[in-house]
Order: sequence, then C-alpha cells, then structure tokens
Amino acid sequence: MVAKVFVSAQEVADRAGVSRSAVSRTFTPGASVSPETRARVMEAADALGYHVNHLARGLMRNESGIICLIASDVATPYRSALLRELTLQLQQGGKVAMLINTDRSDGSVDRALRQAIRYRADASIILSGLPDKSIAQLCLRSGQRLVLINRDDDQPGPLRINLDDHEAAGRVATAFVRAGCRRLAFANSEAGTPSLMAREEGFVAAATALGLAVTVERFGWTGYEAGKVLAQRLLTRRERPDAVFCATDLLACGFMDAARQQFSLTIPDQLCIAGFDDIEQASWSSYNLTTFSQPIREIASRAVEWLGAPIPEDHSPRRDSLRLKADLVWRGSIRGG
Amino acid sequence: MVAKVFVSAQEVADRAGVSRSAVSRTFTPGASVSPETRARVMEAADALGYHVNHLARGLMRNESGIICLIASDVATPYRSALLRELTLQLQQGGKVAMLINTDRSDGSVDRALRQAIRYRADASIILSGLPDKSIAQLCLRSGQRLVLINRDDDQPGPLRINLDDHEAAGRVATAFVRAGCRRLAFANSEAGTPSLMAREEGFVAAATALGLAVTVERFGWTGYEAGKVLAQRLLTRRERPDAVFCATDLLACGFMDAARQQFSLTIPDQLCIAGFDDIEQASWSSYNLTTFSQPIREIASRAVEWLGAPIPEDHSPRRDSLRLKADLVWRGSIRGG
DNA sequence: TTGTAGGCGTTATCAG
DNA sequence: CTGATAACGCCTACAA
Repeated sequence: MVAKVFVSAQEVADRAGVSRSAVSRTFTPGASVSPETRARVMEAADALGYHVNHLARGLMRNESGIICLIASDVATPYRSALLRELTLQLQQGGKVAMLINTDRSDGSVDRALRQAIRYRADASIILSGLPDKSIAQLCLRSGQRLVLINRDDDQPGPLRINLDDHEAAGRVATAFVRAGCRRLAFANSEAGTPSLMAREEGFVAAATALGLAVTVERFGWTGYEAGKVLAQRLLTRRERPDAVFCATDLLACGFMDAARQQFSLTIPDQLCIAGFDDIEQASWSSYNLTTFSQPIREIASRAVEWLGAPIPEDHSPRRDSLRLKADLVWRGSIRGG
Repeated sequence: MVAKVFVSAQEVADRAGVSRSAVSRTFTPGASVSPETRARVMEAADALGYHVNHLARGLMRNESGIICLIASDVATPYRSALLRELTLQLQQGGKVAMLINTDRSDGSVDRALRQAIRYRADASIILSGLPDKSIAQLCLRSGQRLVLINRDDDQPGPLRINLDDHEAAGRVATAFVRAGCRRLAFANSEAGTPSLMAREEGFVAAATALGLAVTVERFGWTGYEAGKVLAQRLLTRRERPDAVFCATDLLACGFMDAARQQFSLTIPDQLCIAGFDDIEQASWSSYNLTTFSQPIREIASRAVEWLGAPIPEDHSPRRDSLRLKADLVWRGSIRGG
C-alpha cells in the first residue's frame, strides 16, 4: 500500500452491477436515472468511498470549478476579511478557491496568473498588483474570467470593482471642518496604489474647496509601523495638524498610538483622526476609530454573481465596472459625531 | 468566442513541427530532449501561450500538486498568519493551496475533506475542527496525507503538530509569581479545544504547585469581545485578580481594554496580563503584551517538509507527532520583565 | 533523441 | 432509462 488509489467510477459500476455511465449520471445533477439504479449506485459508492474526480470532470466539461484568488499581504486584517468572504461565497456557489500569494515584486501577479491557467481555473480574482496586459489577454482569450478588486485598470474584459474613494475622502474633509478642525493632514503610504491615491486626492480636493490646505506625508508600506512614523513626522511640525486622515486603518492605529503615547495628545479633543477599511481593530475601544467600511460582503457577492452569469455572446453592453459606496462609520475619533 | 479554449500540447507540436511527446518532454523536468527541439517547442509554446494542463497531468501522474487547507475563522490574526506562511511555503515547494472554509458546525470538516478528495488533493492540512474517523481513514486509504495542526487526535496516520501548551502555561505562572502576583486567574473561551484546555490545565497545575489557587472563567468564543466580558466577570470579583493569563492574545486585548477603560487599572502595575499566539496586535504599543509566540514558520516548514518526504513503505518508526516549543515573548504587561 | 500507441477517470453522444 | 463508444489533454512505455 504505497500508491495513491482513489476508487473510480468503474469500480462502483462493477459493484452496483451497472455501467459507468449510470454512475456518472447518478452524480450529475439533473441527469435521468431511475430511483432504483441511483439507489444501488449510491450504496456502492458509499461502501467503496467513491468521490467524483473533479480533475477528470474538469477535463471533460472544460470547467474546473476552481477560482484563483491572487493577493499579497493575506494576513492583513482587511485582506484576510475579504478573502474570508470570497472563499465563503465561492463555496456556497459550488466553487472552490485556490489561494496564490504574491509579493510586491515584478511579475509576481503574472506568475500567479500562469498558475491559474495551468490549473484551468474558471476565473481569477486579483486583489493585489496588476497583471501584465499580455498575460491578462491570454487569460481572457482562453476563456478565463478576470475580476480586479480595487485596482484601477482600464483594459476591457475583466470585471472591475472599485470604491468611491475620492468622494468618500471628501466627506471626511467636511466632517473635520464641521468638528472645528482647520489644520488638516493626510497620512499615506508610499505604495501609491490607485485607491490610496484617490483617497489622498479626494481629501485634498475637498479641503481645497473648503478653503483649507492639507499637509500630505507619505511613508513606507501600509501598516501599523508606518503609521507611527507618519505621526512622528506630522506631529513634530511647527503647525501641528489638528485633524489627520489616514489612508488606511492600520496606519491610523499606529498613528493614534504614537500621538497618544509619544505626544500625549488626547483624541478627539486635541486631534481628530479618520481611517479607511473598518478593520476589526478599528472598533476596539483603544482606537474607537471613525472610518469607512469596505462593503466586503457586496464586493464578494458581486464578484461571485458575475462569475456565475453566462458570458455575453456579442460583447453586450453589460457594465463591467462597478463603483461601490464606502459608508462612513462614526465612532469616537472625530469630535461631534 | 464563447467556449473556453486553452491551447493544447498538440497545437504546440503542430506549430513546432514535432510530436506531442516532444512537447510533453520539454515540460517534464529531467526528460531527454535535444536543446534544439526544446528551443523550437518553447518558441511555439510562448507564441501560442501554452501552459501545461495540471488537471490532465494530475490525472496521469496521480499527483495533483494541490494541497487543501482546511480552517475556520480564517480572518483571525493568528489563523491568517499561519495560512499566509503555509501558502507561501507550499508555493515555494511547487505546490498550490486550495483553501476551504469551515464553520463550527458538525460535519463541516468532513465536507471539506470530501472536497479535497474530489480534487484529488495530495494532502490536507487541518487547522480547525476534527474530521470524523471514517472520512480521515478514507483519505489515508486513498493515499492522501493528512496534517493536523494544534488538534489533539491520536489516530495513526496523520502528522500531528502541537505546541507545548501545558508547559508554556506553567512558565507564565512562575513569571506571575516572580512579579509578586498572588491572585491568579485564567481567562478562557468556551471553545474547549485541546490546546486551549491544555493551557488552562498547565497554568492551574503550575500555580497549584506554587501553592496558589487560580480563578478560572470561561466565556464565548475566542475573540476580542469575549475578552471584555471575561474582564467584566473576573474584575468584579471580591478578590480581584492581580494577574490574568488569557488563553489567547485576542482575549487579552479585549481584557486589557476593559481593565483600563472600565476599571481604570494600570498594566502592569495593578494588573499583570499574559496572552498566547503573539499576533501582530500584541506588539502594538497600546497592548505591548507579554505572550507566547507560535512558531508559525516552523509549523509550516515541518508540515511542508513532511508532505514532500516519501511515504515510508513499512509503517516505519517515523515520528509522526511533533511537539514544538512556544517561546515567551517578554513585553510590558508583566512587571519586572 | 524521437515518434507511436495506450491509458488515466470522466462526461457527452447516440443507439437501443 | 440504459449501455457502449469517443473524446478531453496529458504522460509513459516501447520501438525506431
């Protein structure tokens, strides 16, 4: 007993005294089998421990049931929450998720996509980075669907799901001003992804419209530690900001900790803070952060729904670009909520 | 253009003017192909966008390259960190991870395992729950390897990776006593998993040996909110504890927040706290939590390494149970670190 | 080194 | 409703 021996449909057929086809039909939803045959097959299958080989089925049907999830920083609160929701809904839709980690290096996403092709994934959902045009085209040409979440790319074919980052950021500016803040700042990472930049630009634009300047600082990667450094930089300025919009909740957490512990500032009395993502920690009472909630549920359901829908024959005018709304979650880090 | 049309080896062969076998060999490491042929094949493959079909390859080789990761609560800091490491190391080993979410309902793990069988996964790594004996046996019989992480189960066959929860918990008791604490408490969830219970028992046993009693409280699931409730319960006791070991960092975070904000206690002066897992938030300066680090890297590498090793022919005396050490990470939540 | 033939487990097709 | 047969795309002898 060394080799891998899964039981095949033939063995089930032999035991049940029917043909392979009968077995196949028994496990194909909506096929015509007599209740009697089905019962005998099921009994034999159970006894033998038979399970349909999805590798072979995928080969025949040209549909593997595999969906590739391509992402970096999968252990991050926001990412992991999104992945959780995606895998969950994919499962409920009868699909199975293949998770591929990318890093921020060049070609990382392309390699992942190639892996997706090798396993004949029905679709790939990209949460980080951006694939090269040629490889993306290859996916599309091969009949693989593509979903891009929060990545701005305008080549046709993939479904693009984005948030209204720009507008959302504008609403924060208004909230700050209403709270009596005048010295606005934006804390960003150096990642420079479209959604991050859209938040920055939206915030600056809205503030400008309100007649206020914004101090912008960018540092490192989008994490807790970077938030601390950003606080260091922004709070030591001569004109110390009285309101800071952090591009990300993780940045905000680091920023708040530094502001309180190194600068002895009280929030929101001396300093108002807002974040983005509504990660779980934002609701922890140490932070109690006012932030924007990513509509994770909806992002996932829209993606899964789109994947399940039939491919339009004639490049129909279906909207393949979704713009979802991020709701402001009022907590205690801005005065007068 | 509706159907899914991936390019096949035959097409590459036609274009390169060679046989299918030549193409196959070109993509099989260690096969004998002349550099000339290989070059022509590669050129054709690149031009056509050919990628080996791993579904078909798996069918032939009886080895899909797929490893199933079975877990619940995948968005939790500890879980997501472990998943990250596993997927990463699996990728580096040329495998690909299939992620299956389970919930805490009965049969959830069994369903996941059946999915693993359907996709002919080479192995399944279980991070949550416990499979039914019969389905686990079926996996093993089918040649699928099984790895259980932090789940106590004694049926032979799977690789079991556990921590020295019991001993580790004992070390915390000593640390508390050394810090001058006398009124010890243990905050646990009601999940009752073996590792959680081992921590509880280890802590109580060590405290008893030191001549101290332990107040044990259990509530809810292993999360932040439960930690707050546990604080509520433990800190309102007449004999208020001066040291609390929380079964999990997440519990500890909730506990600390409640202790500080609702009971105005300072840590570690009035209350010492310890946790377990060393999640990222434990190092955030709001918590600065003394805790045990899960050797995530090693857990993953041991699992992957074991999966890569050949199956012993004769039920050889290979150790299929690993007991890894959790190191105490000293931070500021216990006096006198 | 190369090509040919057969088979992996499944489903789709088509008689019966 | 059932059973035989031909694919699906690939790999592994085997012979050239």
